Amino acid sequence: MILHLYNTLTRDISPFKPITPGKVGIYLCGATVQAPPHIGHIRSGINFDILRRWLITSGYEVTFIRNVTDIDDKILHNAIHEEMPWWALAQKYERVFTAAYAELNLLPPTYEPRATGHITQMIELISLLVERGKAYPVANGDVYLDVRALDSYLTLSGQKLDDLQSSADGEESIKKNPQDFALWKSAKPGEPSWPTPWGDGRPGWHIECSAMAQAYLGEKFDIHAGGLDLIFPHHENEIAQSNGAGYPFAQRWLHNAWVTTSGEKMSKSLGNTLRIYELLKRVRGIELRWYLGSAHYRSMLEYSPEALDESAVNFRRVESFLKRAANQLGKIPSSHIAEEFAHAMNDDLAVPAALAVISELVKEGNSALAAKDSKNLEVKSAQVRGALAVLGCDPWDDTWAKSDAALEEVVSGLVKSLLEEREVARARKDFESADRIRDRITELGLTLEDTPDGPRWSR
RNA sequence: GGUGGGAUGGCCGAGAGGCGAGGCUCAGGACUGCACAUCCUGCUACACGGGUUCAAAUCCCGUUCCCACCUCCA
Repeated sequence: MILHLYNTLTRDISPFKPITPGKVGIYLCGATVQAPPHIGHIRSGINFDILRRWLITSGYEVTFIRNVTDIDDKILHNAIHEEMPWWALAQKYERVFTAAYAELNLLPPTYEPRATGHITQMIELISLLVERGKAYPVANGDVYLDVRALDSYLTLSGQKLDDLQSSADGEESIKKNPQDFALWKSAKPGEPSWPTPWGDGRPGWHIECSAMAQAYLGEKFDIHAGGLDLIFPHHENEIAQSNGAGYPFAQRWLHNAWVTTSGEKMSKSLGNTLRIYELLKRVRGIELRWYLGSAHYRSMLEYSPEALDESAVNFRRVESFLKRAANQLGKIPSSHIAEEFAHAMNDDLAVPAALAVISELVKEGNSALAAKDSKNLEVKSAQVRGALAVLGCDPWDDTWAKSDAALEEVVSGLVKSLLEEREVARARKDFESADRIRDRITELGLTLEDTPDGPRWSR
């Protein structure tokens, strides 16, 4: 089975065929850097990081663009609130996002363009739209896209132009149609601006993605991804801008669903944001990533602390299997992709089904471990590790492994001497002393188990 | 009003006409000095009412409830 993916445009699952064989271009709408990330932002990043890793594992050469929108209304607003220049605020939060992405082992994008670095491309695109009669400047210096001049509009969200609730924005008088949206906004006092043929101003919300996608992926590319809420208006308007300029634009659209709490979407206005760094106090990064990646990307993920804890327990079972396998094999297992796992991933990235495959492999692997069947153990552990790598949760990945290797060695030595003492006690059937030593070790947060090969400890 | 997505066992969470996904919890068993870990067994669910079918969680009709989008949004 070859990779099948959903397409919001056609609302069905179909075989994925890249424009250029062996190569894939993906544009993911990244952050508007106006505030720290919450787990919803990161879930989106993780979902499409898994897509990217799976494509790479499948042999594709992937160009992955994730933009940074570093100029927009909210950034200007928050900059006043936080009493700093808008560009300082944008950079501050861009760094927080970058750190969070790195902490959760997202591969860095091939290129990560900023909106403010592509004003030239935006102006070129807007000029072309005006030339082609798809956009019009107005007296105050704004430039609007004329949605009724397009060959088609709202193909992605499946709505009808006349059914849209038109916003009461008071500016309607200067627009041809209430649904026309701003490509360019004229300069206001105290706000940043760039010179254009229509006067000084700054970009509208959607134009940056049309301009940057084209700059890095060309006029036609394979996949455009982002959150569900971007379907309308953001992606709809990107299509409008790029098609209006005569470019085919994205061939396939993928949208990830929400992280919700108590059945509701995480949103700033509701004030129930869950910040990454709060959750990292509760579980390790690799466990948070496992959790956020565990639901199907098009399904809502209902957040609760209990669900997060349960998921972490589930991950530790897999992880501890791999660690014990490495111990018995005397080396870290290599990575290999199991056929059933590939089948699940090829079915529109069916991660939940893939997790079921991992569970089975772990079960079989554990049995091989008990039976000292090294050959089988090697196969199963390689397949488990290969699966985890695709999910970005390989325990030996540098992101997670770097932490405290040096300290680990010291602790290991100390625990070892304690265990030797305990073995002496056990040998003379002094279980009271043996249990006392075990309790001490357990109290320190380590897990201890006696195996036929002697005691083993782990964190 | 328009558009889209949901409701699955104690809990989480897949599936989309027949063959009990998987995990967590709990109970029992094997192993163990005990415990942990591991393995085995058990806990037969699909919002409600009709219909189609040899067969429905899955298809059709209707109903209830929930959520999202309709120019701030991952």
